[in-house]
Amino acid sequence: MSLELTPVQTVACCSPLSREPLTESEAEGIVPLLKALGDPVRLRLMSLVASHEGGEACVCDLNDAFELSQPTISHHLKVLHEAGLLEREKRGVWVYYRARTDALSGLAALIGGQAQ
Amino acid sequence: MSLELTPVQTVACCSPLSREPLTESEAEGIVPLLKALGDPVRLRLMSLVASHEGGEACVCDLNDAFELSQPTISHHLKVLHEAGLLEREKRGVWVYYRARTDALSGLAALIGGQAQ
DNA sequence: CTTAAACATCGACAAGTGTAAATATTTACC
DNA sequence: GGTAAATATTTACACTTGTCGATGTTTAAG
Repeated sequence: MSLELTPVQTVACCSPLSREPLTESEAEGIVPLLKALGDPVRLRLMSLVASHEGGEACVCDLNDAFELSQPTISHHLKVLHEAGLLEREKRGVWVYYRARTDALSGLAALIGGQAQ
Repeated sequence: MSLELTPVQTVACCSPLSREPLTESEAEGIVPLLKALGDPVRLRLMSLVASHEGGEACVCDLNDAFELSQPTISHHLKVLHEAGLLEREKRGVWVYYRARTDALSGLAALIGGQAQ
């Protein structure tokens, strides 16, 4: 995940996406984030964790929010974690996931600059 | 007239994604955009069009930027168009695509608010 | 009217993905 | 140690998706 912006780029007219064509390697660094969020269950999981009090949520809470099997939720959480969008912390028997808001805002800054 | 704060304003701190859990229907409205951008070729196509002078690009230019067949590029442009990320205009034999920067910034605002 | 060029659509196939059942692993508690 | 609970992993399978070749459609030029 190379979402680094130099000061020069930061003050330019718009988002990196609209400023100049992304290279192949740049695109391949960003795509995993978009793919991870491009599933309704994972997008809702991300939102559930990010909006949860304390900024974190236990897997046990997340399982109950969907009519899906526990392994399926576990799989989606793994995808989000490996994309760098969720942090994972084990406390006792429970596992807590925390949203990487820096990754979210970085991704937003990359795609969302207004034109000119 | 006094300025009252609605409950929404009171809790408003960040992006919709991080403010409260997305509903299933909300997620299914956003996912097509993320899926459309979640492919390296389409992300680069989007960037190519958005960063092109005049804000638009001819398909003929886009074809030359990839070592992919013309039908494949046409397919990807259709996906981006149907997601609402690209406008399509035919002029003579040529077809020009234009980036929907409003859609991009809207998506960015949805996912990218910083915490607190 | 014929031809060529630009772009889209169709059909097919390999690769990727979401899902669940079964099983494994880790931790707490008796 | 034994047992139960919380999560993860494995395996398998149906479904989706990216790609290309072949073909269709539209427009301009001769």
